Amino acid sequence: MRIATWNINSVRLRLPLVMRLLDEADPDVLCLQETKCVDDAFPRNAFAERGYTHAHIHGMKGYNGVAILSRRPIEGQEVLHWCERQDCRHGVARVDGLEIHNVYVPAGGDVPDPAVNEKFAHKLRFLDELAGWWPQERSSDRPMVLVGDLNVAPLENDVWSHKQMLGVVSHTPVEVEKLGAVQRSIGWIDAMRAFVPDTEKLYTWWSYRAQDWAASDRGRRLDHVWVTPPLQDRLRGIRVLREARGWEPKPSDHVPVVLDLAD
DNA sequence: ATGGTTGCACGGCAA
Repeated sequence: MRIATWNINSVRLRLPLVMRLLDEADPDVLCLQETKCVDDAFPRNAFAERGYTHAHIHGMKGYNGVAILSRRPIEGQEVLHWCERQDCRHGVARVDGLEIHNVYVPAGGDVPDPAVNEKFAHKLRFLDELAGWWPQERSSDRPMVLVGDLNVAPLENDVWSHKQMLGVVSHTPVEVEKLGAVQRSIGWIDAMRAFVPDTEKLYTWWSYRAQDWAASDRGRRLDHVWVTPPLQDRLRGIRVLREARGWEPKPSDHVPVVLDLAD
């Protein structure tokens, strides 16, 4: 079973690039974040024509939005809400007995102080609620995959400069600690770091603001793939499609991550 | 130190 995740930053604008990913990576399941469109406007047919006839789509106008497209049947689906909002950040689909969570954590704005920046306060609260929910509602015995844009780069080599990023939203100690609490809550395994050692730089996002993203290479690992312990022995590989950051026209600022699990 | 870009939707916000 192959599962891909990608923050697509408008699924309609970038539909040709998504089709290219389907061609090149050939996933069984594709999880998208930041689809930025209401469900009626989602380009379902383009996916169905390629065999992705099963879909769990949960979007809103202009912002956020998550979608799970699958060529294997979706056996059950669910939408989760956090922070008393309905802002389309968490979809769940069960495929082949696996529970797949597709998550888009709030970015958190620019100022890493919850007292003056409501967006950062929202991000921290969102992570707190996730950390509390897992052990209450799910057992670590359940085979689950969590993918998505978690908007936190937790490890030193998940950013281009640990020292220079310590005060920058996405790598501040308070966020890293709260993401760690989510991960520890039911023992999620970081599948990307199971294949790439912590000593090696690993990024999934490069800002649009760099003159030359590849030359400066000031990336961050904001996108993640986690699995629960029952899936550990089924991990077969992870691929980060760095080259997709250069796909023309109009690349996303995030790149896809592809997980292979033994069936 | 600051400003740099993009998307949605058509002004200004979010990232």
